[in-house]
Amino acid sequence: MVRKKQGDKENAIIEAAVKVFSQKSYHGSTTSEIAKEAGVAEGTIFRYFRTKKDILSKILIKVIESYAQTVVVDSLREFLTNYKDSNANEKEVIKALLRERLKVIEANLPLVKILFTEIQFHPDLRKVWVEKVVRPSMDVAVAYIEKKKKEGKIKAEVNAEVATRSFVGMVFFMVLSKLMLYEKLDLSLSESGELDQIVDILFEGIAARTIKG
Amino acid sequence: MVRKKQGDKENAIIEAAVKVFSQKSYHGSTTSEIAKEAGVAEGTIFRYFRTKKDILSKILIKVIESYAQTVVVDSLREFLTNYKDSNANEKEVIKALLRERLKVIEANLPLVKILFTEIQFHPDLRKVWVEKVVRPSMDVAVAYIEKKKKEGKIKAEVNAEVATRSFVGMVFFMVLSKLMLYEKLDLSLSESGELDQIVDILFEGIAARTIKG
Amino acid sequence: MVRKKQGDKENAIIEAAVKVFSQKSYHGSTTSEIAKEAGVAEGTIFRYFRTKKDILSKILIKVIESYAQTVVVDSLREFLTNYKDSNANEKEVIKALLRERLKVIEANLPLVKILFTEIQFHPDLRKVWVEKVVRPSMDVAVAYIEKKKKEGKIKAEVNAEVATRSFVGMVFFMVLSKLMLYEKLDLSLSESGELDQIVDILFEGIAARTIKG
Amino acid sequence: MVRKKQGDKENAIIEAAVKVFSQKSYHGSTTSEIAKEAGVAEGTIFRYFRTKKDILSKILIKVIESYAQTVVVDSLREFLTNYKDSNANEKEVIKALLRERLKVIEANLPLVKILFTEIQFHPDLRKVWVEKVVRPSMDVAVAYIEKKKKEGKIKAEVNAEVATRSFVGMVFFMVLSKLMLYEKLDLSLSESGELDQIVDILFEGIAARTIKG
DNA sequence: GATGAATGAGTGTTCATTCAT
DNA sequence: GATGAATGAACACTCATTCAT
Repeated sequence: MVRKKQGDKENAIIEAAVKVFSQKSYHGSTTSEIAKEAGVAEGTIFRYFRTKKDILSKILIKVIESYAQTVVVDSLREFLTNYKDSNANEKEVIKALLRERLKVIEANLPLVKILFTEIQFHPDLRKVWVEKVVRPSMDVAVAYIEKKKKEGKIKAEVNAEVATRSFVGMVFFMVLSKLMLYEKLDLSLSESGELDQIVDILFEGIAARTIKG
Repeated sequence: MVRKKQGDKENAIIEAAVKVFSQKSYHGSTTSEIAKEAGVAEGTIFRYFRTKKDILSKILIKVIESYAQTVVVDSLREFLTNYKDSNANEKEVIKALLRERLKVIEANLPLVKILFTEIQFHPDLRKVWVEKVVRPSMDVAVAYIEKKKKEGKIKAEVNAEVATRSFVGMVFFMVLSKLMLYEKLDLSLSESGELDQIVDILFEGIAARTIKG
Repeated sequence: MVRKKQGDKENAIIEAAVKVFSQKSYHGSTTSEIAKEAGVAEGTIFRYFRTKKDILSKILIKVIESYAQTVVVDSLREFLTNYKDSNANEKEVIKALLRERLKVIEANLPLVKILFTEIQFHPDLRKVWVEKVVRPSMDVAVAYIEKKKKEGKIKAEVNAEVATRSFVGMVFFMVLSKLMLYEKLDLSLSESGELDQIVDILFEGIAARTIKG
Repeated sequence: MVRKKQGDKENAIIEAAVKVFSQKSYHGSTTSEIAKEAGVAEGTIFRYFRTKKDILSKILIKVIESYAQTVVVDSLREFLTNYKDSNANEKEVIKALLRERLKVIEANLPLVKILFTEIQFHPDLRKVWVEKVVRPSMDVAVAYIEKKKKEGKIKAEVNAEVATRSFVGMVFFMVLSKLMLYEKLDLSLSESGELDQIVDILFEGIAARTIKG
């Protein structure tokens, strides 16, 4: 029922839809709920979006494009930049990268929830996500790891794809756990020590260094 | 459309619902679709389940109880049993455990998908899941890790909860990736080398052992 | 609001739709009006008809098929049969034919109204009408007239198609006038003297026979 | 989408509405379609017409008044005028009259279509049509025929009303057939030989003059 | 017990009409 | 005057649920 300042109806609807979709899922939400939440009449929604599905698509395309930009293009640059600070080692680079990335995720938690839920049920949107974000990200990550393997910083026997997916899984699940267990993300992930611990595990594992090596 | 043998209607409905829910989400599915898939009349559904929601609840309660049994109770026993084969080291125990666990997951992929999707939107079911599975599992895992820390097999500085969640995250995401990227899980996860690699990363990390140690 | 005996819901809906469509036109009618008129719930309509348009199509296809049978096939037979009563002259045959045809039209006036109104706006239905009724009827009529021309009963200079259309137009317009002017067709067309007069005009015209011949 | 010259908005809207109504029927048309067709904003329509129905009313009232003038008043004068060319016989007068009338109809085919369609569903408009056009026209026609009967030019037994309606029906149906069968009226009716044939049938009928008379 | 026809509240969507600019 | 964004009642259609058979 929040009155938005004029001209921004489309945004108000998008924001309302993000909120409602993330709470009730796409199919569990009603255009009338979205309208109420956006503070507009139900008919107004259809001046901005042809169908309900169109709202979802526009939301997800937006996220995907924003991710495609920040994750793929920008993180590449970041890698290279940090590289120049050559005394920062790989772990520190990854930690910094992760911290920054989690800030974005934290700021858009409902969007992330919608993304991971709805992508399962809308193959058209999943396709875009995979092509624009998953594959390019994986390429960047794999290239990075391969380079580090050549530099002797990462074990030669590590499979770059598996390592990448493991890392993303750790992070993703951390976010998911907090999201589902604590309902609200009171403890800021990006500032939690957990983040550092995850990267430590990724790099050094949990096993004690026995004298066996 | 599958005709079930007499008396098994409830099961036929459950199986049909699992299939349909996993493909279209709970709210995206229709009781008429479920009936058709189960080979029963729509009305029949409501002789076995008071409401549509009740089908979902019964499905998830079943999964949860099965998991509560196998994961929490049985895996504890397994830990202790393997323990006796004392020449099997920790990594091997975990790998065996994981392999066995993934077999179960693979056999119930649609159920897992429903679980992780719907639990977000049904707080009542989420509560049961967390209390019956998540917390007890975490307790077992943490206890195991703490013991191993005392035995000097796992680094003292490792946080048991974080390590557990990291591991679950790696595995969960592996499953998820295959599920979403390749649509069908042709490559058996439980037999893939990826599984071993994940456990290796968990225990030893990806970083090359420099002479720093 | 008329309660129909069980099993006949589809017919009740068709009848209700015929009534409502004929009073308000297809686009001016509401499925809820039709439901009310048929004495069923609105949802029931859609158990029998996929869409609102489907009701119209089924109605018109029914009329068209019934006309195709009675007008085209049966009237041909009637022509030939009456022919055998060879002392009945052409005018009497046509009058009898027309009288019988008008009875059918009178019994289905709302249907006729729907037919002539909606066929203008639904090209798919118009196509069926023209192909199944208009063209075959015209063929029969033209063949009849041509034969009569050869027999010296009809003027050689008469164009068969024009004559047919003129006759149909006279009759059609008579029906239309009564329909629109008197709202209800209290005076039975099929029994009115007007019918005979029309056929007289068709055959002998209105001009007085001057001695010019 | 046609931009109209300033000041002519009302006419632009009327013309657009005539086009759209004739293609989709009154209830099947949208004010937004009319606005687009007229090249004005949707709101503008409602500066010139209180309601959508008001557009239809104004269109039909216009037609009706124009017909009332041309058909009733002017054709009467024409009859009398032609009368003076006393060597033109009745058939020639009617043919000339019809030719001229059909030119008007051809130039306003969409209007005619709207008139005959919508008049069925709008009793208020039908009333005006009948009172201003149908009845007065009928009166003129009947008076003419009665006079011709007295002059011995038309058979005494002809019913003037029936004859008039028959004639109008022939013409009306000729127009309708072309309209519906050939979609576009490529062949000009007013110049087609069909017109003469119709008048010939009206006056002399189709029956061959046997020696029986 | 099993059925599936029937229901009607509820859904996404349309559209004539209003009104601030 | 003209606009077109905004409205919300009304629409065609869906679906979980009931119940007579």
